[in-house]
Amino acid sequence: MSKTADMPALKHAFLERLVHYYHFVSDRMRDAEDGATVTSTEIAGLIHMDDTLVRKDLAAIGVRGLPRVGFRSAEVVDAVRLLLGFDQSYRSVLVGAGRLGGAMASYGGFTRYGLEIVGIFDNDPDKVGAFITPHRVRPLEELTEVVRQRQAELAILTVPPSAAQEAADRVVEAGVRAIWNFASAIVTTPESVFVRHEHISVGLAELSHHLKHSGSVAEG
Amino acid sequence: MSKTADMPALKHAFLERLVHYYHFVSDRMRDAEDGATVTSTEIAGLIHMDDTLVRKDLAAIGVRGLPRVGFRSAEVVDAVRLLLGFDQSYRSVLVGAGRLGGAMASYGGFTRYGLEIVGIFDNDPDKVGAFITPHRVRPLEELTEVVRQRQAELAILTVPPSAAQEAADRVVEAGVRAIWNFASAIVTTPESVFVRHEHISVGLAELSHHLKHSGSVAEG
DNA sequence: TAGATTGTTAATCGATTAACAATC
DNA sequence: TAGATTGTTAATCGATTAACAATC
Repeated sequence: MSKTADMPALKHAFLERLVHYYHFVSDRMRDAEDGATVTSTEIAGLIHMDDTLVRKDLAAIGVRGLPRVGFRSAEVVDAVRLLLGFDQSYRSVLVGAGRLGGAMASYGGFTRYGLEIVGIFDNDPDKVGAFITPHRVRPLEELTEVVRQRQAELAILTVPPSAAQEAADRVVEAGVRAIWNFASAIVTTPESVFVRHEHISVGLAELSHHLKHSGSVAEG
Repeated sequence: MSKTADMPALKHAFLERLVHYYHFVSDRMRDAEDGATVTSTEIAGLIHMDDTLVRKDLAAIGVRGLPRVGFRSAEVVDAVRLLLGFDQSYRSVLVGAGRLGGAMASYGGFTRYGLEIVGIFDNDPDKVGAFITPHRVRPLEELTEVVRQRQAELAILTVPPSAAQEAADRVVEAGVRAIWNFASAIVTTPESVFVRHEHISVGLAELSHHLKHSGSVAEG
């Protein structure tokens, strides 16, 4: 019933599961026929999770299954794409043309998720003017102009930690609504700007913790 | 009481909070005196969370506070470092010398977490021999030798999706105990090998979802 | 001492799982 | 039909929060 009613901040774990479903089902569809279906058990097997949860999740995003058959793959994929916003195109500016910035700028995979980079900026004169695939690195002074002209909604920050807050301030002032922060520094922004902080150290913590503590421990 | 007794797979959310504490407290310590303390409320303020949870978490990793004073910053930082394994050094090999691989190889921040890259590999003859900061890119054939000689425990995969499974197979065969997978493809490994899949698309999903659905919605 | 903060138990909340009826 | 799978309610589990006594 609820549809997309009010939609408060969806829980991270839920979104993560949806992304998993999306990848699993869309991968499967590649070498399958048009009306292909997938069962909740098949999806659940992927991540060692309970199939009931898969059905709950799919029900939550409005996908109805067919008893004895499963779920239409195309329907699953479309529903997730719609909910996550992968069906729309988002223009974004990238600040920080270092190695990571360059890697992200030239990574082609974002288009699959509707992300389009419309400008790359750096305040290092040595970098300004360089070409990164289809873009020329511009000076930060041109940021506001580009954000307004191209109506960019998102900013990707790939600057050093020390430059993160200033970069955040500038993109906020320029008018973006969300920030994808790859700098390993927490930035503060007005409430209205959504920040996703991609901290590499969380992943590393999990690995490091595992390596340290798995030595002689028997597997459950 | 439990100490570090059996220590099963710690919950992701818990580890993530610990990493937050670690960064917040160690940042604060930089411009503070030696015996500096921090209260659970101060830590909690950082992420808009309940201070009780902070105290629970710290108690769980064996840090005892001082009523009326708070927690000794150094003690907090040390306990987290110890639990997460940041106090130890882990040797790792990096497979895939593309842009992302290069960015990671030359990123100096990992040492803070005890990660040391001891070799970079690629099967593209055009890349083999190139220098990435202190390393020369080696052919994949040399992988096993390096892993054994340097006793590398971790492999970082920054290869294209299509090459991910093969790369995983090779590093597993060479003897690593964990994989940090940046390829946007799920890889399967023996149970004994721990895999952390860093899927960029989860972060993107959260942002994309926000951008799509936050238009006219009033903030809670 | 009075007051601030910890530590811990109990209460709540939400997410996951189990059970099973509904359905094609 | 018989059987497989969905959909949903109820039960469980675990994580978070509230309350408050213990403590320096």
